[in-house]
Amino acid sequence: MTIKKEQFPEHGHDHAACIEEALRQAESLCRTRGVRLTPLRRRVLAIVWESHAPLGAYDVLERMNAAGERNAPPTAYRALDFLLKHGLIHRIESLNAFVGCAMPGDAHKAQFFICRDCGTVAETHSEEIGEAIEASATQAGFQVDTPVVEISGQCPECFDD
Amino acid sequence: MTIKKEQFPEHGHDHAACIEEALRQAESLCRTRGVRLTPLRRRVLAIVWESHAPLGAYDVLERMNAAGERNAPPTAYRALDFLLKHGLIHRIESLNAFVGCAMPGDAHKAQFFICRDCGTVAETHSEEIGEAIEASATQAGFQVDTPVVEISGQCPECFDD
DNA sequence: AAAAGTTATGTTATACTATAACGTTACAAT
DNA sequence: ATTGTAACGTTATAGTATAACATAACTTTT
Repeated sequence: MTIKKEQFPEHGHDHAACIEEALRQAESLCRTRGVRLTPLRRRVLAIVWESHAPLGAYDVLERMNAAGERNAPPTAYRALDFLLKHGLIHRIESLNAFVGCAMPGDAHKAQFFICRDCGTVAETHSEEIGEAIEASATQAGFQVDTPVVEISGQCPECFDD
Repeated sequence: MTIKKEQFPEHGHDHAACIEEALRQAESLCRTRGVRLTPLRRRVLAIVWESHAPLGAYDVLERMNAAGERNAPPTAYRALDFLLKHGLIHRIESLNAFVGCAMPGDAHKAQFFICRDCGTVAETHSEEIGEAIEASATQAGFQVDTPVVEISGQCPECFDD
């Protein structure tokens, strides 16, 4: 994608390029892993990538059915589950919604910055946050498995306004 | 409560004392603020405090209705909303569930450690995590409003097993 | 190419989570 | 006692997610 890693997606960026790169990376990753990026899954991935704002499962479904198809919820959820499993999308717990993964393939623990105004989500991979969480966990005797870090606030462009 | 701050609740601790202290603190806080901890709200708070594992809204409702009452969902949600608003409980986004707040009254940005085995949640208030989040946000030009930090893993006692 | 096994998708029904909208009751302040 | 406000009751419905079972498509072996 045209979005530089660790930076907030600008409102005016070339998003078509984001989508294209995401799909290319997904195809490559699935080929490597020997799993099938079926037309349906590919389509769902493209839908999720329509913007940098997360989409709910039923929003995805609506777009799948925009042309008159009659896909049912499990069809959308299965494709989303596949994409999640292979790290091609993320689930934003605080929104019950899904967003494209900016760095598919890398095993990474991401943090998300969520703009309350424009809905855009930026993914970061801060060592510092990860380490602070580990330190705090160690102190509590806790073994970290899956950290969820979702930070709501205002993105640079919406804050300017 | 008997639980020391910043420590993981032990399985065998005196939980009745936790509940009592939570209710006492809630009453004091509501008196101070001039808001009403009605019997219903107090009861919901006690239900949420039944354990250190978060309860879903419908679990709360079920316990409210255990004796044959017929409270409807909005009744439970309203009480939960009140308790949330006054910082007497927290909502765990990744579980769609609610848990008692260990430090009501303090304005605080908490992090939660959630044991995947016993369900127990411990609340911490790590400066370090908060600062790491702020630092990462600053770098992205992002203005932090509400950070959600929910860490799934294993608590000390479940990890021993 | 046929058979058999596996993975993916279709379909129906239902469970779980949350709130809108409106009516009634209880409390608080004059 | 009256009036305004906050809390609660009630019905209906919106939004999120999965169970269970049927069919189709792809893969592998023969």
